[in-house]
Amino acid sequence: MLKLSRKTLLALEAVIDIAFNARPEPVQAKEITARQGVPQRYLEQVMQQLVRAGILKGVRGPRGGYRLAKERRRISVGDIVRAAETGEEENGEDGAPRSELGVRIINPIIQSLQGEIISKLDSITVEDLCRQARASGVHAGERTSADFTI
Amino acid sequence: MLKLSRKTLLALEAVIDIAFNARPEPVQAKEITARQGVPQRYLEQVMQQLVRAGILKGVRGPRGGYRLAKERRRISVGDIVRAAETGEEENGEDGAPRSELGVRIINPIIQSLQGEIISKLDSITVEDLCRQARASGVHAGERTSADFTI
DNA sequence: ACAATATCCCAGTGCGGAGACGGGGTTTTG
DNA sequence: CAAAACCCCGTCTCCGCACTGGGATATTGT
Repeated sequence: MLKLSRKTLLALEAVIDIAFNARPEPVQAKEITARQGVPQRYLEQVMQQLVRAGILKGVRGPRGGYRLAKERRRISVGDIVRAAETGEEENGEDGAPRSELGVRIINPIIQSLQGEIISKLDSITVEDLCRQARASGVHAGERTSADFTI
Repeated sequence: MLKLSRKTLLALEAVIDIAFNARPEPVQAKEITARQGVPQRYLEQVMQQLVRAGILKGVRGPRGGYRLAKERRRISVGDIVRAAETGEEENGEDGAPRSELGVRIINPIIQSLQGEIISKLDSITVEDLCRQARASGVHAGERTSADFTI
């Protein structure tokens, strides 16, 4: 029904992760793959799409990683979803060959519903999500504690 | 984003078609495939799902076909979508393996959004769509006119 | 009774895309 | 200069969706 691909979910988690575990140094891909159970190589591709979309900024070299390309409040969930889903094209032929009923009745309804969804996603910013995460007591930087267990 | 499979679109068109072109005799599958450009054999499967879901009623034998199993106002778009999408399983593992952020923040948002969509789809009945079609001047029974062309 | 017509049922096939893998290239730090 | 990270691109493998096929069952008309 509301189908968000795994890639999109990953993108969302990654961006929020970076925003939430904000430090002076950038966040590395392997930290994220550690927190989620994802192949590093696959996550990198997703990160690339986010970089090209102007959501993340990649920092190369040792001690490199990713950081947000703009303020938390200026990144919406819709932005991330769109970024993750570009490159997953549509042929232009959307779905059915279409009878008159399809074109005149069904299409408009789906279109308007889709519009509602998008504007809803656009109204949620990463800042909102961070505040929410902090409020519901998600503990940040589970990595820092792991650093000192021998 | 809002992904409705071709099968679901077909189901919607078929049900509205039957409701809109209502006559004493049931509507046959081949009439529907004529109005839309779909293989008959494929449409039959979709019709079966709708029959099993209690939305359509199949009438066998010559002069048979399909009719609505209940009143137009008691069938919602949500019913049809659900009927068309059952049998298109989910493994139980929904999408990502999930970090804490995924489970506590992202999942709830998607869930509530999904709920909104469903309740929106449930609030639209086939009767609404028929009224709308008549209002926007979709000409009914394009078959009846074809009946008399030689 | 029998043939024709249409729905029912239970599969099998093929293509395309998402997820995942791997080989390298480029930039930065020490 | 070597190590560590990001960057880039081609390829492979499953799996779901759209589609097809062979019959079984019910109903109508003659």
